[in-house]
Amino acid sequence: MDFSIGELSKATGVKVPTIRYYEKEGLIEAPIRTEGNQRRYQERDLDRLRFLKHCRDLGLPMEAIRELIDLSLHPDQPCSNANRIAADQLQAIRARIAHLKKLEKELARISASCTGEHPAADCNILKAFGDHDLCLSDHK
Amino acid sequence: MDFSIGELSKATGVKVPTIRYYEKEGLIEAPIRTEGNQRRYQERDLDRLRFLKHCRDLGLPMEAIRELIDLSLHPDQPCSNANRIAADQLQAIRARIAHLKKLEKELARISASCTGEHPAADCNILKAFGDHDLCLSDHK
DNA sequence: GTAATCCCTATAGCGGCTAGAGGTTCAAGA
DNA sequence: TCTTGAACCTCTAGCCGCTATAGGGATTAC
Ligand SMILES: [Zn+2]
Ligand SMILES: [Zn+2]
Ligand SMILES: [Zn+2]
Ligand SMILES: [Zn+2]
Repeated sequence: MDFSIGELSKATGVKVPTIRYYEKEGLIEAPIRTEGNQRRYQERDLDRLRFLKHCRDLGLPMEAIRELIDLSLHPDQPCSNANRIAADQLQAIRARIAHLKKLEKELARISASCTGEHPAADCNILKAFGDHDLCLSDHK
Repeated sequence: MDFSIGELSKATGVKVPTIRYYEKEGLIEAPIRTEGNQRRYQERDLDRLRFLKHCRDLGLPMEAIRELIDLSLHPDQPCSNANRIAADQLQAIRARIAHLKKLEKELARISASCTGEHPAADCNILKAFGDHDLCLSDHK
């Protein structure tokens, strides 16, 4: 019927201290308590936490998740905010990929420039790490 | 001849508080001071900070940079550590790219699933954010 | 001499948790 | 019914790599 925090944790994959942290941050509602002050959750808390977890797994920042939760609590409002949040997140992810690809190129070059078998004084890797002029791109 | 911390900052693109933070962390050496207790840097500090900055721009964690600095201070040691650090970082970057690409796919799908022009109750984006079963991959 | 601009230390905060200390409650087995 | 031991509670501090104050002192250009 109702879950302890540990059961909720197992059901969602969210760690117990993290669940308490989300409660403190107002991202999930404070559940009812037993006489001994332990939390007891209902089905809807499970739904909410799964939603939250999935959003986190998609890389959304807490602030965006907060807005999405607000929106789902007001189902008659237009969904334009959800649309914007998804688009923003997609753009942010693409920007990060682009950046990391630049790093990948440079690091592949640097890593291949030495086999790791001579004194540090002559090491091309150390030289490459120290001198951005040897790089092919700006990588930020 | 010697630089103030602000001049060092301008020359390297590292912000003034960040330079002080690096000093506190032992990543750069504490420079000499004026009679009025202000830091004055030399050419070699500039080199060191540039090295550090470039490593950070390549995404290396501080711990790895610490090892690289140690290594460059012992130029007769073998460079195998530098080699390992570069390879590890390359691998880490590739893993992050792979992960982000999964997110990109899911978010592109989610973002395209709604134009943002109806009530939240019917919004496919909100549904997709709430239900991982609709996803195409595991994205962790 | 004075004003503008730098510089100093120290502390707290960011995001998003995670770990620990020190104590209480619950549930299953004897 | 009692006992154990796992799970729970609150509170605080720590993680990374900075960044942003606050409240002062030093330097420099005019
Ligand atoms: Zn080498
Ligand atoms: Zn570079
Ligand atoms: Zn919609
Ligand atoms: Zn998913």
